[in-house]
Amino acid sequence: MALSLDLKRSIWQVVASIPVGRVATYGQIASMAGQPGRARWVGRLLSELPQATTLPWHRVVNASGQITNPHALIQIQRNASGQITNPHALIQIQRLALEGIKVNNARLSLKQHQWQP
DNA sequence: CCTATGACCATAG
DNA sequence: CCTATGGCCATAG
Repeated sequence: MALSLDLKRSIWQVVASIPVGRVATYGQIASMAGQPGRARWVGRLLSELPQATTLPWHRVVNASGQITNPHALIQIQRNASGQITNPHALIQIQRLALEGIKVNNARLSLKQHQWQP
């Protein structure tokens, strides 16, 4: 079944409504958008977001509370002068930290932070 | 049509 | 905690 723009919009809407300081899982978002079983598709949709998006994609993790966004897992690299070579390193972890969510080894506590409407 | 590939998930050991 | 397994489902070739 081809996926319409409407279905994409319903996913985006749910992601946009995750409160600050809370997180949601891929499967949770799919279900809340009325599309249970499409967790993988949620991940792909987020991977296609423009870099300048205002959508809080950093509040989405997998069912184990782990960050699986490869861009967020890039290690910080520095040149000989000590300057960061890769500005995109650890974006997701940094944004979550700003919202008061601790991440250790790419893992956070769903028990404490999962969004439960 | 078939296979391969994911920012996934639940379960079993 | 970890790995392995089978299922999931849209897309790409």
